[in-house]
Amino acid sequence: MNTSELNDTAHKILDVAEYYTQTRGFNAFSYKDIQNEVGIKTSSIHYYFPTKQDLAITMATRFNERLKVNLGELSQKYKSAMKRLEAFNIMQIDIVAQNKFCLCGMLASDIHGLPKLSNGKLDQFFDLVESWLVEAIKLGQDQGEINASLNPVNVASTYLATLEGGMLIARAKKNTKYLEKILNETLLGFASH
Amino acid sequence: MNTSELNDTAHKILDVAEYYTQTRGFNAFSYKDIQNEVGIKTSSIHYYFPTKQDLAITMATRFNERLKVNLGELSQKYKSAMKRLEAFNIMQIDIVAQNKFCLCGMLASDIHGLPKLSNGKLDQFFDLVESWLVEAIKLGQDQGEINASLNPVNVASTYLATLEGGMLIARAKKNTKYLEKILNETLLGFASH
DNA sequence: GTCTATAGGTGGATAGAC
DNA sequence: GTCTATCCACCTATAGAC
Repeated sequence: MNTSELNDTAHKILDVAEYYTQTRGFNAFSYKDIQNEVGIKTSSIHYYFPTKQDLAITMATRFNERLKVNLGELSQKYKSAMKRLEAFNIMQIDIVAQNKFCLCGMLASDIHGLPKLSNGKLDQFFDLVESWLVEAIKLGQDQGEINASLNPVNVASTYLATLEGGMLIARAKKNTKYLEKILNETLLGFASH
Repeated sequence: MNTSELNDTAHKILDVAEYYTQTRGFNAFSYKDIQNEVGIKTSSIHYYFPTKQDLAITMATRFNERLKVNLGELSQKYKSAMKRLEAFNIMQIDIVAQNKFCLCGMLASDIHGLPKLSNGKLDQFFDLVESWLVEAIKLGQDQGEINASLNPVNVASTYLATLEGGMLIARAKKNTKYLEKILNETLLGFASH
């Protein structure tokens, strides 16, 4: 599946759904909320997305597509591994600064009501970020910026967990600095000494 | 507020609410679900908890009370900091093994719909765990088990974030080992060398 | 594709008898 | 304290006209 074939209206619907999912949660907004934002009747939304689960799947698909592009751009832009990871951190901190949580993290917490989503899109998201982190860490080790004794895969999965948990707690505490501090501390721990 | 004065029925209601919150999410169960499990009509549940937010607050209060006791017992039982933290890890892994997520982590993800809960119970939970971790880490440093150069407060907050995120991802992946690996790796990183 | 209209269900919550 | 009965708002989803 590829979301590039969807038309403007479908994308507008997805934009609103994505925003509400990240700020409130997938079960905390309705087709009526989308109707109010997009200016289209709920019945027309069903034309594009027959069920709300279909909406969730397409939303996650588009999110992963865009993430892949964004991470690729970060890799292109920053040739220093540490600078690259710093930019990644800033990207995540910015999400919390907007009172949002990770889209897939939010969907993961609602996973019970989204059986069709469980095996696939969420794993894809986590794997995507993890492998990007692995690549950055390996690069940093080659460059001598990152401690060569660290296991890149282990570090990456732990880092991802720290990120998700840090976002969750920072959002609960309404304190962006909490995440900022944790992520910076973690990065510092990677440095070779 | 203290939940020790609540009667059996109130506790049964809280038991079911707690179970559903950890497995499904707070907005993914209804008073009718409780009715079916406890064998009491929904109107009677309202007698104990006038609104669902009241239920959330009491549930979080009781959870924090019990957590305080449980963590205190761990401290009593394990005089080695590393053994203590290992026991803590096992406790958390067991939660995910039951297809559950951290109660307060779940409530945190639903925080938008729980304004009365936001300032108070969740912070209390995170602070409780964090300060318990700080104490354990300091003990480990005194005992020489844990790297003395680590900042206990920084390490504790990062550890908490890793725990929450690890639980979230492990649950999404339906893979308890994911959390187990991350937590063990993190503990190893604490060791003095 | 978008609309009106509505079905069919479920949600939290309340009134009042016992 | 627990019940029956009920309200009303909201939800997802569908039928069918345009």
